[in-house]
Amino acid sequence: MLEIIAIRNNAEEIKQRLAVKNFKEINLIDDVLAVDETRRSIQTKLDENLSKQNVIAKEIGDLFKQGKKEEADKKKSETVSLKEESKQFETGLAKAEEEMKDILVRIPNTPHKSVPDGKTPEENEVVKLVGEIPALYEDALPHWDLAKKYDLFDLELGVKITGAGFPVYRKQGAKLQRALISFFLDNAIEAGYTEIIPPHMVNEASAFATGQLPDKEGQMYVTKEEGFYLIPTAEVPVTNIVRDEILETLPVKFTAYSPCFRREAGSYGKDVRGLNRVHQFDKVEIVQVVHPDKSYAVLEEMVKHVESILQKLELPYRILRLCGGDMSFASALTYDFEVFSAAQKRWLEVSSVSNFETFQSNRMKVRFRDENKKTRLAHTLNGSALALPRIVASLLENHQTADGIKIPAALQRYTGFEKIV
RNA sequence: GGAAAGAUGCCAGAGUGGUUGAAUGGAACAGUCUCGAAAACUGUCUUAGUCGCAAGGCUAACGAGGGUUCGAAUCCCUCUCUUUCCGCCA
Repeated sequence: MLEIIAIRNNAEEIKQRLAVKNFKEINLIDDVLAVDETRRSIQTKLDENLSKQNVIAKEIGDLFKQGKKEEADKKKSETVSLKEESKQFETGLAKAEEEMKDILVRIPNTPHKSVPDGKTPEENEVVKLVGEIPALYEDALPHWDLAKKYDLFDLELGVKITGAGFPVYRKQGAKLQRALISFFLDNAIEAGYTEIIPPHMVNEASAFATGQLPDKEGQMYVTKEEGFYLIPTAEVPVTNIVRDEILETLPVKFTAYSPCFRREAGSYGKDVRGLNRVHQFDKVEIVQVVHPDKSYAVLEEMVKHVESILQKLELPYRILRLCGGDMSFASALTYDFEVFSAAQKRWLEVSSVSNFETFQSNRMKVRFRDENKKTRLAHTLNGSALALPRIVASLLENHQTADGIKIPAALQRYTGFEKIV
């Protein structure tokens, strides 16, 4: 949610920047300004009225103390019209506030100046490409076939137990999951993040705070009785740790492993084969809450962190700076990481690292005290480090040999084996 | 699922209709003292909206939402949550 004060001060600039995101409803900016105007004028009138009422109440109190009952009773009548008026103002104010919020939640975050124009993923900017695409042997297999060959995971069995997109991992496949989670967490801890194990369901307030609600309601699973949402990413519970807080020390750095649940209705074909897209997957997330002056330096730091992991896994990867049209609603700048999946011969997204500036913190009221002891909104950032399924897909495909799948050296002490056979 | 108690500032904890935005203690911060530190002493110390160039003014908030009243942290209603006990269970 953009700050109303920022819109008030920079309406034109904000409109221009939203155009980069291909935001169509630019008129919402003027709408929200108009409502804000109304809101403030009502607020002023209401405050004046209440002030008058307070004065009279105090006078009546004094009269009673002096024993002047008749005079006090007489004064009571003076408040009648004030009270009625105040009631109307209060109703009007509540309505204006609600309207304002309704509009604000529909306006996306403004993109950073470095965000390229563009509407489709094809227009994302490739900022870096590292590693070589391995030359696979002749009968190299895509990961879903490798899974069968080595009995690593079973999607059909998941269908029986739950439904499509719920893989069952087995044997070395299961151990590999556990190894990757520990490996990712240890890397994050090494980089100064505090490990968290969060709840895997959140309430409505938390889902709203990080921006999953109201617009992405359909992407989440929800429990029938309580109305709890199964988390689509650990970002939601972890970022909500600092909701409504005034933080004494920055930065706050959290990392968390969690399963992630996504409904993702409406995808078909080769894009969803194997582990390319599933409804439940594992992910290690990193989250930072930082001083506004530092957030872009921190974003680069987080990018470096993700890079270092991919390098240790010996996977070819590229980094994309997302164009305006491909960015998420809440982000000001996003880097996507893709690894090359050698047998499928395509790039798979494995991480997304974003700076949200004050977009989330404004909703969540995450503040800190600045140099002048004034409270200010902090900047929030997060990134996947990393999401497992596509890493596994790429790991299996890229490192396959005629007599087994090699485990990267850095990962071997976690798996306990050097090769999947 | 049954029963009881409770929800006040960063924390503890007073306060049951009229200078209570809120006593007192602790923590924290600044200063005095000290070579330095501790102790002691002094001071500061909620957040948000709104008006104002500013100083500052006004308003709101004592779990949430309603109600009674000239006036509510204090009275009434509803809801939420917490704690304890019983039951069930990992």
